Amino acid sequence: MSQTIRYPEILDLARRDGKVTVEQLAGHFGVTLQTIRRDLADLADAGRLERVHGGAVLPSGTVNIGYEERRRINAEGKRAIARACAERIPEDSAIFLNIGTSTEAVAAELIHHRNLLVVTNNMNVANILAQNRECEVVVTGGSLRRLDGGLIGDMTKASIRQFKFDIGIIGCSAIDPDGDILDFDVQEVGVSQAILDRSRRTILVADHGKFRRTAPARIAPLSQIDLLFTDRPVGAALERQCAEWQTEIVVGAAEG
Amino acid sequence: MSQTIRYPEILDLARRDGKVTVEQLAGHFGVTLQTIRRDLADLADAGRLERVHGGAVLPSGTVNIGYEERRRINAEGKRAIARACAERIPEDSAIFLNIGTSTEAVAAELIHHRNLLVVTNNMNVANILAQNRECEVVVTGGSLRRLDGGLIGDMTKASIRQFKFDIGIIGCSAIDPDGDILDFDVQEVGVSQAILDRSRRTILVADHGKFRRTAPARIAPLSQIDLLFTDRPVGAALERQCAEWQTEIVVGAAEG
DNA sequence: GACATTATGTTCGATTTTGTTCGAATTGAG
DNA sequence: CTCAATTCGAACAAAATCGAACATAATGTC
Repeated sequence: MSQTIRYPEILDLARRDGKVTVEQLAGHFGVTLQTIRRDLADLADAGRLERVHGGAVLPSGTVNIGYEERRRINAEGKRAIARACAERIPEDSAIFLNIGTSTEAVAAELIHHRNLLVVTNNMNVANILAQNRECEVVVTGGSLRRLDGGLIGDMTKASIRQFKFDIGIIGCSAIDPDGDILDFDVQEVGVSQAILDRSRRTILVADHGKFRRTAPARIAPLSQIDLLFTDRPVGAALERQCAEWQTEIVVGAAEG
Repeated sequence: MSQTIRYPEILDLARRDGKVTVEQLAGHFGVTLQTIRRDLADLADAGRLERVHGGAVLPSGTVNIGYEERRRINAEGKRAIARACAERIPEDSAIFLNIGTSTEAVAAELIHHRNLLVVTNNMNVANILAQNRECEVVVTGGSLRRLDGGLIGDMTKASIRQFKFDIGIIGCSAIDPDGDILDFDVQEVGVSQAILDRSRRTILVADHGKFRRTAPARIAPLSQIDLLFTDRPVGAALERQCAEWQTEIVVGAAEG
């Protein structure tokens, strides 16, 4: 992409009005429609604007398409996991739910639990459990990550350290064959570790896709987990190791 | 689904009023009813709106009935106040927005401000400003109040004390004729006081209804406020006092 | 000044969006 | 329940917009 004197002004106009049209810009700068189209194409390529028919708008920010997509992936398996997990969560307990589509699924299954204290750093979880009147919801502080409504950073960790949970439920980005729990985001790793550290009982929710993926940051070994919920058998090797570590594996059954 | 320049504005209108009608939108954009129906169908497919006969509403789960009602009361006045207030907030500043429909209206008007750091204890404010990519959003910790998405309690106060804001913007439940700022909720009073304490410049947003009501808990005297935004003149007596306290009063004009 | 490079204008067929019409579905009143 | 009034969505035609290709002008380099 080359630079044009018009780019900054186009962005200014877009920010002012939320949108720009090809025609408006052509008139404004006294150039052809085609020239403006080229500008907008460049700006869209650079991710600064979002191209629409007739013009361009500010990038949609809020809901991340990728996230919605991710939520749809293996939604069935995630529900099965969440249902199994919710069954093991007694009423009258204090739990933590962190970021992730799987933990959100767990929240949805806790809608009818009574007298829970749920602490979360996930705005979506908070919104879901706001519907459960018999459940106190506490939100940790932190920087909002638009991507997925997660709250992260040092403030989050500090908030978590003020509690001691009966159960800490975390998700992850990937699980290594040797039993290491992995994540894409280093900041999130710190949060997950703080949760594990402050929980009497630890639960990991991870659908089978997580076992095929990999990620750069390490949260903890599976040996630190008391209960692993997933939707397909994890293979003999890992099962043996988990038995040794006293990590119970629960395979959720689809729709029951 | 293809993109249309109308989508963001439709969503804005929906968030502002809680609902949109096909006819209203067709008039607003100067297009056919059928075109709007296609837009709404797309937005509903994407899960951004929920289609109903005659229009569309915000997806269930995001709304709170009683609260939505309250938000509609004097929506015009609140918007006028918010617009005036947003104009006085410079870009590149660190601000706090607390609970209340008026502060939410301010958040909505800050959508196009750049390079803000906004700290809030209001989940709705966080959701609104998540749309502004050029704005960092930090959420304080605290207990979730279902009623209005507010985060309250000692955790909230502790979070706030970690900051120093350029501007602290608070709302209230009522304002006494003698200039005391009042609230219904004692816990919230503590939060508001913490905000005032940590702000270089303090703003109170309150529509005229607040001057006719009363409430049991006292946040602070108006003398601690630098700028009061409202939508109707407050009367000669209070004006004299405010002048003495160096509290500037700004009366927002409806629709400019 | 000659040449390469980049930005802009012009034309035109392809694509997308919008308007129009009409039968089916939904809603509210009696 | 029935009926009338809306509202809905499918289908097709009309209009607007798009992007590719090539010509032309501006700019920078040697």
